[in-house]
Amino acid sequence: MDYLKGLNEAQYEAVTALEGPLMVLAGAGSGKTRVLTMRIAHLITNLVDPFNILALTFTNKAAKEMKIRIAKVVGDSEARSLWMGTFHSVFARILRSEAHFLGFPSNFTIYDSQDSLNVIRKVLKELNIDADLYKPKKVQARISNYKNNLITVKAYFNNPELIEADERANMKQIGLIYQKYVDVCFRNGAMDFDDLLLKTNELLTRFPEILAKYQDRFRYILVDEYQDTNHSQYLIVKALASKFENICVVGDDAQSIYSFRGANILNILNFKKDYPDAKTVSLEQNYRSTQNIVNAANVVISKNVQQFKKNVFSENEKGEKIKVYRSLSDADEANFVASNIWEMHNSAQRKFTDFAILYRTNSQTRAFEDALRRKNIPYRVYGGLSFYQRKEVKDLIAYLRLLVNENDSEALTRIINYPARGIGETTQNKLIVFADSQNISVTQVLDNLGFYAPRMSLNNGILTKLSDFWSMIKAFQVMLKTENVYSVTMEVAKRSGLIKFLKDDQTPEGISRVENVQELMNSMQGFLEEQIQLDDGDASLSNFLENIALSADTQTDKNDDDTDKVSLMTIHLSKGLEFPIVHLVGLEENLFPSFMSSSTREEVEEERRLFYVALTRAEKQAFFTYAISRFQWGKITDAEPSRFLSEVDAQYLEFINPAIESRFVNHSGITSNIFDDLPSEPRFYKKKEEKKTLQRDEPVAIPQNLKPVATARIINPSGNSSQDIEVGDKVRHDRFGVGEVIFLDGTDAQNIKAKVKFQHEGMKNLILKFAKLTKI
DNA sequence: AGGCTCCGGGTTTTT
DNA sequence: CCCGGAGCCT
Repeated sequence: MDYLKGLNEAQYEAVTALEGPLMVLAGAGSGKTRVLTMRIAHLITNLVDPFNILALTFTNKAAKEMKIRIAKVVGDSEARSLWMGTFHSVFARILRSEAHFLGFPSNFTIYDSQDSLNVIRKVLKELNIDADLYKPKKVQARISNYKNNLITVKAYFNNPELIEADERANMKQIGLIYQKYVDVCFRNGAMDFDDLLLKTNELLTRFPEILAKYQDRFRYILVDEYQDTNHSQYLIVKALASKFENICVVGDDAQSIYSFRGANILNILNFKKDYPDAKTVSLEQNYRSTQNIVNAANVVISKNVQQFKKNVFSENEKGEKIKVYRSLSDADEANFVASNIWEMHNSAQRKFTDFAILYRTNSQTRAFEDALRRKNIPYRVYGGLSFYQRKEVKDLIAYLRLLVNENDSEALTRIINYPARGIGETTQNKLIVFADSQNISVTQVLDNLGFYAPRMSLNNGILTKLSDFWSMIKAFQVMLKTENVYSVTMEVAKRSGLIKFLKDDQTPEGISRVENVQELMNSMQGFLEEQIQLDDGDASLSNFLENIALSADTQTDKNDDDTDKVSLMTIHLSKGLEFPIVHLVGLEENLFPSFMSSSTREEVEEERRLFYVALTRAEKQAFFTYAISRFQWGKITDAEPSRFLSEVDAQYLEFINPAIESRFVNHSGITSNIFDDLPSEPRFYKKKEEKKTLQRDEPVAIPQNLKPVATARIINPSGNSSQDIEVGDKVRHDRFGVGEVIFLDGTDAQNIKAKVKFQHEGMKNLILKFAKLTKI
């Protein structure tokens, strides 16, 4: 039992206490994944059939990671027969085989958020409800919330409190929308993400024999990131575990970062109540990070009121202080990070894979991509707009979805006239109205077109088009019975006209769309090969679709994984990962913490936990950056440093902006690469002419947090000649005309910012390298 | 029918 | 900035 060696006392106990309920409180970097992995290995060594083990994770990334690690210990074949995956994927799989109990087809479609939003929009339209009052996103969030708390439509209407609450919120039609939404999904044979959990609950409560079957099957249950379970997930786990109570949950309340999607931190806080006999093990030694990093993270998280007492410590080297860089703009920030990585790569012999850039929102990626690309630093962006969410990919997938489940009207409307084949809106509306009037589905109408056509006032031309379209779909379906998914998809792409349509567009975007479709074909081929190799592989189209519906992270580029690249991702995605050197960027109020989550204490605490997660990803070194102005939402916005920065005790920090004077010393050295990066057009003045909300005589206030600069160097728009300007100088700007320099500020020469009061345009904040001012 | 442009609105995190 | 929708032109 080699694998037990090298575990500390607490870890050993967590790994070897196989029977009965167990809660492992695992601080960041305390070897949580290791414990889970070893525990599973230990179970198998102790002759538990892998078939009886269920391991649940939150993200595909975590599941994948753990699968690999377990396979290393117990071998591939053993690893393969245990059930491990995200809640959603595991229960989707169970629902497939039991769907008929719930009246769903086993080939039900899984709607992603986008699909479900589309359905909500349609429902609103159909019910004639003003989408301005009922913002689809808001409606969606509310419905999701109900589902995650097991409030079905029926339960909703039986609960006066809920109805009242919605009335008070001016949302009294929510119930109706909810009902209609559920109806449409049912008719379409579709489940959304929340349904996968809700319906599982329904299955387990309504059918005791099914519950018994899975209880017997999953004798040992492990749940990772238990602090992130929502009520629905909690109940499933509880139901499944109630027979044997061999349940091991692992989590860290300090890392609960998913309450926005219903995660309930009480699930972990109350574990002892649910299982009074439960053992608790705390893993407090952090093996990942330096003392400095662990201590800094601890100081910040201690500001949270709601938490377990824990003492996470590190016995690693003390380590360097966290370096803080204050930048002038998002571009400046990105350049700093890129240069920093480049430098450390060269001088400190760091591989690019040692670096991660972590940010709060996906929209922050672009600046970093630009900066890294310019320096030829290889990188990989995780998450973001999933490959499978791209329009051209979704279009092709819609065809495939329709083949598998022809009741999927979302898929049908998406492609019935795409590429254009003369079945326009008018015709589609006729079909829908007629189908509704006959109380049948559009699919049924299409199936019996000859029979219904006379009653629909469609001309012969349209009729032919409709029947051509539908026989094409039917032909694909027939093909699916004998041919593999890859060839069918190829045929679909060709015969539907999709490929040709995309290829006709020779713009760069068009070409990339074709490539994306090609990439989808590749990933399908990969899927096919993989499934064929497995003993119990399932190479069906339906399985393929399920896989992609439940995988947000796009692992499409498979030969990509072993190359040396910098990782870019949101903090949420980074959970569970570790990197020698972490850049945590965009540390500004309203960005992190997000302006959406700064109003209540609970919200800020979750943001703080997010900060904690981010910082504890770092092994050796962390960098914090923030910008004092940021190009956001189409314009430049001022920003203040994040409160979290000031919450980190200064003893752990080192501010590394060059002193103001020193930047003039090496001025010439820097200039060479500063202006190379200039966009040909100053991007933030585009199309800003009309909306003038300028206060012409705004009092001149010097921002308190800025350090004034005496002079700065500008480049004349005409050419390369440069001149110094200082406060009080009169300057001319291409668009804004003549003005007076009120204030100069900057930390490094490439990003001096100026406040200029223009005669007609009022006060403007300009970044000199973009503004192209002339001194007059 | 279909393609285009203009306009307005919304911008967090993931399954 | 990015999206989707409405309305206009072909």
